[in-house]
Amino acid sequence: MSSDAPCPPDPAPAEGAYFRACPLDGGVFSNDMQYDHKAIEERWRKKWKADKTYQVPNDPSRPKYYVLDMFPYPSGAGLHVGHPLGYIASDIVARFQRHRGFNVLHPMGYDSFGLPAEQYAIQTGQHPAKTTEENTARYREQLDRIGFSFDWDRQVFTSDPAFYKWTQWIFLQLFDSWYDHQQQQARPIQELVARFEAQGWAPGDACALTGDVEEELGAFTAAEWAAHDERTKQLILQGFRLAYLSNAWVNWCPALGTVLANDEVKDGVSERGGHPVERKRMPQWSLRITAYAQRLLDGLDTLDWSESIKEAQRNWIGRSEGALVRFKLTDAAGDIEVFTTRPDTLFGVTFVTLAPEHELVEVITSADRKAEVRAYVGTAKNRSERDRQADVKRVSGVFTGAYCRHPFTGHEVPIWVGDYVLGGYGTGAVMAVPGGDQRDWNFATHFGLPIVAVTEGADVTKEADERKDAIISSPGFLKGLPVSAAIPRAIDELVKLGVGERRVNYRLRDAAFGRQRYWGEPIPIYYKDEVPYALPESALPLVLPEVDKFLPTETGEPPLARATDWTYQGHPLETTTMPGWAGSSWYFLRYMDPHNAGRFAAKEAVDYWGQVDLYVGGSEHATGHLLYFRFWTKFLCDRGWIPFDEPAKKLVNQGMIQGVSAKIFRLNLYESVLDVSESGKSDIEKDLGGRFIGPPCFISFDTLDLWIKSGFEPSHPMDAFVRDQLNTHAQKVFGRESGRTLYYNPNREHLYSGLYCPIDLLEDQCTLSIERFRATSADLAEASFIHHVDTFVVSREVEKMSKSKLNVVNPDDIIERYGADTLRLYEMFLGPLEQSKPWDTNGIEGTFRFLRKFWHLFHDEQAGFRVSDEAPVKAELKVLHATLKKVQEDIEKMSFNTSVAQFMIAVNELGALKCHKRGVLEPLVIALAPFAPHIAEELWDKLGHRTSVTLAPWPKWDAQYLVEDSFSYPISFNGKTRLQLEFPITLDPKGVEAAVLADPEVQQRLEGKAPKKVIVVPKRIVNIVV
RNA sequence: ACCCAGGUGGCGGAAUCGGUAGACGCGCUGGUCUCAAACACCAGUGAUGCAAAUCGUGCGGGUUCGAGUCCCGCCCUGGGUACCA
Repeated sequence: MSSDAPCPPDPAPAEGAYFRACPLDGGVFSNDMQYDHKAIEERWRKKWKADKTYQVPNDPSRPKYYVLDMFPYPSGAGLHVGHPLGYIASDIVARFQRHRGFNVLHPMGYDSFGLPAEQYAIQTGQHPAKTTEENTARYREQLDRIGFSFDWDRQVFTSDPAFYKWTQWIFLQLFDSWYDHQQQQARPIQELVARFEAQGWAPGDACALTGDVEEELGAFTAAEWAAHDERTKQLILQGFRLAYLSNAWVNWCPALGTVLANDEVKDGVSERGGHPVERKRMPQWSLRITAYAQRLLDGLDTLDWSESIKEAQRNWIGRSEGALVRFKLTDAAGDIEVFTTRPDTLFGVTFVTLAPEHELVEVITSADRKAEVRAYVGTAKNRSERDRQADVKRVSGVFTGAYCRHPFTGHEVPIWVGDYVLGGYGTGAVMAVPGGDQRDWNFATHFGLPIVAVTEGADVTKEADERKDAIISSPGFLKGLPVSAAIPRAIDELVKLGVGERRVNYRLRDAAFGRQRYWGEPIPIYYKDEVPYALPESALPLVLPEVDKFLPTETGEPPLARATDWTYQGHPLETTTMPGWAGSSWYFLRYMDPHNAGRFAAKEAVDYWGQVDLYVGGSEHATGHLLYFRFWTKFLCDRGWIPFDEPAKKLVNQGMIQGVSAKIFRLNLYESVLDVSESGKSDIEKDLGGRFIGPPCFISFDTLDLWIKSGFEPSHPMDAFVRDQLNTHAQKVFGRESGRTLYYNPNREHLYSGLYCPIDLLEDQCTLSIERFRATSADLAEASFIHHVDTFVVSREVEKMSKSKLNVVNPDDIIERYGADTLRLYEMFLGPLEQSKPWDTNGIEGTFRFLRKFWHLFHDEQAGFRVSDEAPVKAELKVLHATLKKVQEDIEKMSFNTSVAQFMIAVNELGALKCHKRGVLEPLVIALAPFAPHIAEELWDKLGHRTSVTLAPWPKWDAQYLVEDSFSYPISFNGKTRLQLEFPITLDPKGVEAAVLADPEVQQRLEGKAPKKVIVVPKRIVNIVV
């Protein structure tokens, strides 16, 4: 075929033919010569949908690859250009793996339960289900336009009863399980019951430790267990279940009748409304994630996740090794247990501090101190942990009047209460060693308690010695030992005396699982004799009931208590709902078999798809979602429901795309008080009275800058200019003859205010369209705009993209103008995926131009489609294979910005070579398809293929086309490059050295002197040391 | 305070292993085309300098024939976490 043979347009498409001649936009046919992104993209969107191009079968005969995106919460604001960043990246990988022969699962869904819809419902009465439906429809529309290869037949909604049936089912599995610490896995609760029936239970039972039951539950024998009534048995089992009702500390807001999250509380009052918040214990559903602490920690080593995420999880789990030490009470039975990482400093203990929440506080406080202690505890425990940490300098505490005995010396040790000790960490009590711990030192110093040095060379009059490489100086058996040796020695002694033991402690706490909210999964539990029982599986899904209002009841019960007949067989149902992270903890399994009515996903489907191969999402989920996700996976694996115990092998965090907001400067004007015209330079600090409220006066950023720099010197032309403009403004707003005047305060803080200005009103980087800005509001009709040159300038600042900053860029607008392929390429081209970077729409022209150039390799302005079957020459093949190599390697390491750059290089070089050959262009179309699927399909079609380009095998690069005959060596002197010399690649280093030294220019630079040394690195560099 | 990222032209960013710093794109400058504009195309574009040349990857040291890259000590920005015993 010759180069000018165009592909004939199909006059009338046959059944199932492509939409080549499909009339668009009222009968206008697309022009083949021009890159018409709108026509092309619309055609392929329809075609893909009609053909179900991206439908993925569960086909065990083919190798699988699972690419997952963190699914979005469908907010009312819709998508901005930052949202699809990760989806585009994962879509490229998914499409690439498809070309390489994998059966690729790449699904999308919605995390559709959540607070915003509920807030909106409270304000408007609109049912959250309705808002959610509207929002997801909008998301879907936006996502569809970007050309993702999602299999939409697999989409899931966490708020769909068919989905949350299985969220509830997993909850019931958790409720039905306990954690066997010897086998290190979750087991059916029936096994524990059998164990109790056979051998009873003792608090030391290593198999059934739960971390908190031991303290509350005494030992019992098999006979005692058998004698317990049903209710008692159930209450005991609560202490072991993985989903259990606990008495947890919560932020209770009586005025709002609800529990608040930590970040909804500021300075002890609710963020919204400013109502007082108290910390109180309430029955709360919790999940025993702490049982998995060690496995969650160990599992990290097997994962290909970013080091920063793994480190965040390690810190969150917070494993520390140390000892549990018991201090016997002197005036009462029992003891105080403390956890310490430094048992070697035990001889330095001068007091013990309890958290205000500690149960023993009330018990041990001496009669004469009760009032004071109660008062202190009352205020201290209501400070949130966040507040307690906020002011580190403020030391507070109170003496209980009680004492305990030092386990080694037998001395009496006073017991204090201090809010620097947290109820939720360790045992809620610390042994205070002011000589070795700075916080204890601060406390001791504040209250005049004794401070004893525990280490050699410490000066405890100034600060505590926290060195971990010190030598212990305390008299006794630890004296002279380094810390590392003293720790095990101290633990041995504690064990020998029976007053302590080695203990590993975790910062991780059990996860609160109940929410006093409406828009979440109902917890499938009912109460009989106030004891919780699981709903039978047949009663699932327990569907969210209708309520009259989405608010708590007057008595402070959650919204579900408003439902009529919220009961199961006459027994009341649980009224709290699950938290936002419930559905997202297992959704990846549902995509495997989304319509299964009998199981969360068929066993075959789970066996086939297995772990997620690539998971893409934001790093803000480091310690929330990503930890629960792993926890549920481990649990489901333990109970045999799935065959793997980590959900995602590889995790990549995409960075944030920031917005560049624009600020316009409004002069703050006053109608009275000050006559600046006389003094010229006034440095009045106080704000002035008589602030002028009326048509605003804006000033261009550059004018403002120059004006300030003029020093408001009346003789300065800029000052004169601005004053003149202000006079004009005054006349405009007051009328010419009014005699009223406007003043300003030259103090910079008062002179102007910077206001966010919608970025779509800008003409370029920083020029405002005054006309369009004026049109945005009636208040601006009379506004004045002061600018000393033609343009009116605003300031720009890189910030988070958000509605309130008016800097949101909508992908729909970009697609309308440039097309989805350009958007996709540009998002990738902006920079490394994992890095945060600002969005600048101006740069998009570059990627658009690239696609147009790519298109023109296939088309001639006059002759139309012009791809020839001529054999490619060496130079063309070199461009092709260099590109295939670079692009493939870059996709594999998810460096998409550099692969886009390589495509640009290829197009530039092929353009220069005037290459229009099929042998080069066809493989390039396949390689570009993952990035720009619409244009690739169109060109693939024009190349004469009748099946989708997505089915084409990935073109392999071949090293033979990349070999060079010669290399141009940079010749440097003492590391500084001076000239280039070209030598055959076959020339060995000795030959290169000789040839370099023989070169006249090198000789000239050497000035006849012999070089000290010549370094030749083949195919890299020659360095001459003189 | 600690942990994790990061700091390279006017801007976004390149630079496998320690080997030509600034690929690619934006922007800017000049030119061609055009009645003109837009588009497109061509050339140039780190700084200083007429040039030769010198300087240049946050700062200060070091290792090396050679450092954006490795080592030591700082500074700054972004994110996360915490009176964690």
